[in-house]
Amino acid sequence: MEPEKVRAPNIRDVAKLAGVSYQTVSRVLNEHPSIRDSTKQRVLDVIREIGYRPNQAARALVTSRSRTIGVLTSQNAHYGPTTSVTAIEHAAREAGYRITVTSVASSEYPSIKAALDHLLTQSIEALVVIAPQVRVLEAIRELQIDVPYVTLQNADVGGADHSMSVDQVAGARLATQHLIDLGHTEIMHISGPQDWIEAEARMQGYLDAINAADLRTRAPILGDWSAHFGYYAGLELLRLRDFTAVFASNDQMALGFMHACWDSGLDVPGDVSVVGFDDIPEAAHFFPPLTTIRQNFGEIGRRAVSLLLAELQGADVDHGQIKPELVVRRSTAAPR
Amino acid sequence: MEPEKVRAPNIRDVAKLAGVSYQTVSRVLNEHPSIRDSTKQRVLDVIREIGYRPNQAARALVTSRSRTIGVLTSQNAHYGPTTSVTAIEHAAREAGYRITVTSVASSEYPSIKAALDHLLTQSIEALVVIAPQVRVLEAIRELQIDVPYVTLQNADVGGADHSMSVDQVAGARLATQHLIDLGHTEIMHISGPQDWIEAEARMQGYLDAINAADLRTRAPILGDWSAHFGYYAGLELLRLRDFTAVFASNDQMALGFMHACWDSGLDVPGDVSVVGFDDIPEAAHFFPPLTTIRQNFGEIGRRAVSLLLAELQGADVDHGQIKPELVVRRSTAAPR
DNA sequence: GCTCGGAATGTGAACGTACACACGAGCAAT
DNA sequence: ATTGCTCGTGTGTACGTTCACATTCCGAGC
Repeated sequence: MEPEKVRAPNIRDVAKLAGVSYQTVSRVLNEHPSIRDSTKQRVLDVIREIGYRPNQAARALVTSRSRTIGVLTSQNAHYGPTTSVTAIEHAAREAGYRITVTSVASSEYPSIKAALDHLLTQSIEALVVIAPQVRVLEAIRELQIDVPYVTLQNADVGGADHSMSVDQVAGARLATQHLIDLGHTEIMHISGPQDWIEAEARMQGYLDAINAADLRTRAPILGDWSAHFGYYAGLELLRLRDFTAVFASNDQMALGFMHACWDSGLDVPGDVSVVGFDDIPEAAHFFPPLTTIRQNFGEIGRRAVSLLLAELQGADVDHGQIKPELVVRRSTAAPR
Repeated sequence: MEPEKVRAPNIRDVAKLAGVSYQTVSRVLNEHPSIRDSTKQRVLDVIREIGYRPNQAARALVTSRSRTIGVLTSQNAHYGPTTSVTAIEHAAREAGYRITVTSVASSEYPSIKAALDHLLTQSIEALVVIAPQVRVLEAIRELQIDVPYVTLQNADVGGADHSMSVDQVAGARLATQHLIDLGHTEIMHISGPQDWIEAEARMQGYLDAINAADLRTRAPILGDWSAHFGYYAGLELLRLRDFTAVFASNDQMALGFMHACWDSGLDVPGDVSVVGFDDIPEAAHFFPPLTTIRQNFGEIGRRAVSLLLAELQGADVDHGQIKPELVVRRSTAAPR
């Protein structure tokens, strides 16, 4: 015979057992200064003994503070976003917040709006947007989000700055310039999907560097971030082989492209130089180890949270950008 | 002059504007059957007009149902867990649930307990444990989790089955048997960290297959899942080179190991055969494309959720295992 | 016309907490 | 002794919703 649906202990149960009023218990929980040490101890003992846990719903209801940060992310398990989410969670928890993650099912507008709506009904106090599609920003503008938010892409939403990001344009410029410095003049770019903010920024950086060096501009290939795409695009591109270097918009596509090179009997970096973007942990062990652009995803996440928390306390804080870093490995060399 | 801290509209505001009682509004929200269509429409119009959103905290308080599923995951951004989380989120949302994710900072007991505690104070209705450390299960047992939960590792917690997983032992057996079938007799195993359930299971599968074939058992190398480890372990192992095949406990370590092979002037699979585990999307583009064990992380996540939801409705459901699958690519061949 | 009964709607709790305020005790200054 | 202040604690109420129950409406059947 098990006990019939025992109600979870509440603040009054604790109070009764400790021989104080419920308000005193509340004060203990909220670390009110003026409470006698002996009383506090007694209450804490009872709490531990009966396994009392404060009811967050009740708390949220009365304070109208959910202590929750919403995170909007994309469906796919990309290394960068994932790393950022983990960092966000960690930073948030340190500050006594929790996070609730929702991913957008597709880059279609209704799906984005639904996801955003889902977050907003949870009365989140702040929002981190990692889902890097252009349309997400439109949705944000339209839904008139009234909580502080930060996007992890540097994109103009119009008006105030709401981004906290690694400077993608600078990173792409760095990558391209590296190839130019090596002496390459025919440089291809394999880009990410057109509706991704990062893809566009990296493409922009590529074009900037190409133009600055007065080289021939070539139409970027629009990919989908996957190694598969890099591979098949590579097979196609290598039939012409009217270039000596490739800047891929992420490491996975670079990997796929290099795969296409071996399959075509080409040597990297002997015949073709390849640069990636992100510096995923595996990139150092690709064949050959990949020259790429490192960005600190964890740092971005942490900074985003501290920025939001500051904003929640009314402070005015600098949004800003983190500089990316070129990591030269073995996939790039001077052209033959 | 902005409006002073406008209170969000509540159910009574809607009621007043629609000319009905608040209870009627509540009924509309909860899709109560007996409500006149015209009334319902009127209420819905008002809701849309003033942008009313039900307050989840109040709802949770009175129903004592949070409609939240907790997810406990590990710190690192591994492909498998991440994919599962995304799938869980999706499945949960479909069912009107949200998820709240917490990651364990380390595999130390206090950190695990803290994370679990953090989830429990959020009055989650169910729990999915992805954090695959052995200690997590101890913590679960000890904290007497009183909500339905599922671990995404097949581990005996004792008592009822709470797992929903890909059969890791079978997968490892498959991988090892593949090497044995090719004619290898000296097979090394690079394992994951000792305190990870999956690492142990895969090691067990390896040992099973080795023993069944009556081959020499070799002490597995204990790694940390990273490509870096695979690389340095590889450099070390290859100095002796008293083996012809390696089964790595995940694809990343396999990659690192292969890197060590090139650096040592060895050919894969000519000199050494390599098998990985997981089939991450990049594995098909490693050099050479990696033979590995595929497991469907998304499916696992989805099934875990439907299992929990069924349990929440009092149904008794089969936990169970999914069979992994051997994917033969180019990194394995008969020994010379 | 009256009763009956289901459909449609309304009223009074209750959920568990935090905030505003009130109150008594103790102590210092007057 | 009185006042005034601080410290520690208790009392009432509100947060926004749902549940149980109460009430009204309206048409069918006698």
